[in-house]
Amino acid sequence: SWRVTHSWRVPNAWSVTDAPSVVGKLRYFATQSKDMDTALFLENMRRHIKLTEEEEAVVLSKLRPGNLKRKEFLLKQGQVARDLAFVVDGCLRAFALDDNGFEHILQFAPTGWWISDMSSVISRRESLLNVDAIKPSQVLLLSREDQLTLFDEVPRLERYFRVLTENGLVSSRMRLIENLSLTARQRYQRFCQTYPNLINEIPQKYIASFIGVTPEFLSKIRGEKLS
Amino acid sequence: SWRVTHSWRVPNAWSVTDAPSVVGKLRYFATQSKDMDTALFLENMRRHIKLTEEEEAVVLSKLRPGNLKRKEFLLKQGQVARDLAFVVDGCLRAFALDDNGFEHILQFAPTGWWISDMSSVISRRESLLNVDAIKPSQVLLLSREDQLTLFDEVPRLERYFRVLTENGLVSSRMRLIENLSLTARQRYQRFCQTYPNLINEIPQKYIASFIGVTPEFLSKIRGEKLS
DNA sequence: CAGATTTCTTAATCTAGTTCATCGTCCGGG
DNA sequence: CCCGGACGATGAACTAGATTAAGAAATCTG
Repeated sequence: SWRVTHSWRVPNAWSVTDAPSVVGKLRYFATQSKDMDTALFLENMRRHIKLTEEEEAVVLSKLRPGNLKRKEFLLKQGQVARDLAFVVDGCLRAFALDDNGFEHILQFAPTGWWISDMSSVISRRESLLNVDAIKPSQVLLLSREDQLTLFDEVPRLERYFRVLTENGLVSSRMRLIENLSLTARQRYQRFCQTYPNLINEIPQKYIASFIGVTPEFLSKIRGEKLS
Repeated sequence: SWRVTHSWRVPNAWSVTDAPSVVGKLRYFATQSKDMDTALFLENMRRHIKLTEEEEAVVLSKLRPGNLKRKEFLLKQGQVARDLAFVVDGCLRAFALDDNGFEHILQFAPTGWWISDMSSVISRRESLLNVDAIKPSQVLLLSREDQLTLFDEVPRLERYFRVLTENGLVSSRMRLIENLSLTARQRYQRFCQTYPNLINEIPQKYIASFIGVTPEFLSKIRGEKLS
């Protein structure tokens, strides 16, 4: 059974380990790695808005790098989410736990995606979602506070996040429609089309949780397809 | 049965009737009515952002009033949605049709709410959603084109719509969680809590469609509660 | 007001998906 | 290298909710 052993309210907040401050050669690698991180982020942002170099520097100055081990949490329900996370490498997931302790995955965030509990970030209320790493991951964190400051300092940035939020809204709606109108089989097919990379990358039970069926039933579906 | 008689691709675009241009006393009422409309809208906008009078005037200049009869469509699937609609009076709904011709309601928009198919508006692709009036309604329309123009002319306005989009995202997520993790009974309870006004205002079958069950089953659920 | 149409209720039957239990397999850590 | 714990497959019993059908209320229309 994939029922989760409970006791979920965990008092201390962010489990993101601070970037290690080491010296010499390791330091060099760390720096290089951070440059690569921000390069991926900049490329992503430039696809939506054009900023001056100074403005980009201001934005970058607010991003804090972080590393996550497999199954390490970025956010646990009951906390107030303060940060948005841009995934530089790896894959995270956001999921809710229901009254019976079952997980329901709302979003996967592979490389190049933002993830967080927007609901909690915006309302500053306790999050209903958990976010953890499916595989070892690197992220760039931006606190809501810094984000709002940036909106004043670099007004065009507001557009970037508006677009991201709009896209999030679109895909969230899309999933709702599909959950209401498609059968489990169809939802699985759709998942295979939409995230062809993820299928062999992540455990099957996560996919089951995402499309809203039990792992047993997904296994049965997959069995049918082969015959 | 509430299966919908099909033939859904309808070529001509917006079924919003233009504001009638009449004279004399009727004209007076129409004008007064429009003032009241924009008053409600301004109140709503002022809750989020402060604009100068000039800026507010610019925004208002882009809003086109419209009237909808019961069951009249604001948007049919297959069209590209161009307008956002602010509901001044009445109640609209957004729904998708699945392959079997069943309706799935994604959103109700009573007085004071915005409604549209954001997905279509943003991507400029054919809408998957239909939007129609549950009861005779008055709306204020804002085209995406005008909206984007306004974002340049009145930059603070971007924040207003960002917040609205964020809120939409939050409630869309909320619904997804609830659809994945709650039973039909619990979803109905939740609906009663969330939209107490709507319960007696709109036909029951729409509520069934919103919470994702058949009208027959909702009827059964309601029967249980009384005993 | 009568007739037509849409909406709501009730009940019998059916099914997609769950639950529970068992077994083989695949890893990752000591 | 082995061992313990997760992961996936399979099957039998079960249930929430769908489907179908038919009648009762309510609502629209002239």
